[in-house]
Amino acid sequence: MHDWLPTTSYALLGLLSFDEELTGYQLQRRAAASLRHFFWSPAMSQIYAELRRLEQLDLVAHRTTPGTRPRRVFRITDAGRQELRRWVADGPGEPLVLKHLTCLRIFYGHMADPGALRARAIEHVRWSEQAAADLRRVRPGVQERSRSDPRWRYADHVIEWGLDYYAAEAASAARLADRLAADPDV
Amino acid sequence: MHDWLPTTSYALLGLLSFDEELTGYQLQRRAAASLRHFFWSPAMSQIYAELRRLEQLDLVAHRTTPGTRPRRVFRITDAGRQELRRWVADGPGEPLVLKHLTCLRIFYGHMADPGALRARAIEHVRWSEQAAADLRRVRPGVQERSRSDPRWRYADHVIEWGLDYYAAEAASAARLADRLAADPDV
DNA sequence: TTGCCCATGTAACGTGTTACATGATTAA
DNA sequence: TTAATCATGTAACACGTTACATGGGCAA
Repeated sequence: MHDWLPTTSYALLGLLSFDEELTGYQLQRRAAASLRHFFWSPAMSQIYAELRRLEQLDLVAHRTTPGTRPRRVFRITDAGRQELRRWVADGPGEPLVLKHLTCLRIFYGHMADPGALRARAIEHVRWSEQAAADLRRVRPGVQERSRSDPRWRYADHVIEWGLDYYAAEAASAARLADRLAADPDV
Repeated sequence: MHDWLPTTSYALLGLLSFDEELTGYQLQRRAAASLRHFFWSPAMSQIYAELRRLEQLDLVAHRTTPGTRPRRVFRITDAGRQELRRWVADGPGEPLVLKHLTCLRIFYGHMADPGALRARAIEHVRWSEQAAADLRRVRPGVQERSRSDPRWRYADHVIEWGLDYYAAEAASAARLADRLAADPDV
């Protein structure tokens, strides 16, 4: 059995797995609108590099649209669908990888002014609330889409997860800020 | 004003900010024992590369221990402490970056068998519970240390945050698994 | 006609992992 | 004495971002 591709490849394959033809630019916007909230927001240059790789492996294909302004639109191939299915079911990787800068700063809190530290925690609360607000904003569009295409129901489940997640994140950051304020030793 | 270093540099500086002298190997183990839970678990090779960089900038210094088996032990310099303080208070970066592979797989759930998908979610619940269990295991050591050195109290606050966090993660993954099971369309 | 969005890239750089290599000390 | 752990690295590769470059279409 052949090896796994980088996760980034599967993220892109997945965006194409709804059987739309998309340009590199559109793929970047889709990723920035949806995947960003829980996984990834790639640079344009990486998208194009990935598409080249995927095309070389025959997992995607492209055609050039007719008209005065030709664009390269990409679609997933049967081999691409098969590889994506294989990855969703059996692919490798840690379930979750976290880079929590706020926690890192607080971990080294003895190197900071207590007030500034608490401000960082409160900033984190607001940041989490903003992330939840973003999700609430995009949700109606996903729900609308999922009525005509049941494949999009999974996206809605993930959005609901995200609302849970960012609410919990805001709450635990708020508790942390309170503990910092209450701790007489810090 | 000069520019910021990569976050990795500050993570290492921070490990040295408790004024112990540590070898590269010990730094790696410290990171793997503590920072791993919320931020980072670097390869040995990266530790040594970072230490070279930090030493060149005079943010850390090393001496070679006497004895039959010389080891290079690193300590933070005054300039290093100052730079770390600057970063904790004013450094840049997203408060939190997430790579949630489980969500990515579920987002593309139309490419999978529903049972396999739900199994992934349940696996995620167990993974989160394990992460919380790891934190509970290391906590007594941190609390012990923080009794003699109040700087370690921040670490304990972060552990308490982590227990919150992984409990919430397990709960929201469990709710997601339930929603997947209850959804007649998927 | 000016400026913004669409669309497509290249080049350089920085970060980070994996594989490889070496050898000393210590515990079973 | 054998294996695990301690300790230190190098080299090659993979991943990802930033900066740069280009030009068409469209709306104010």
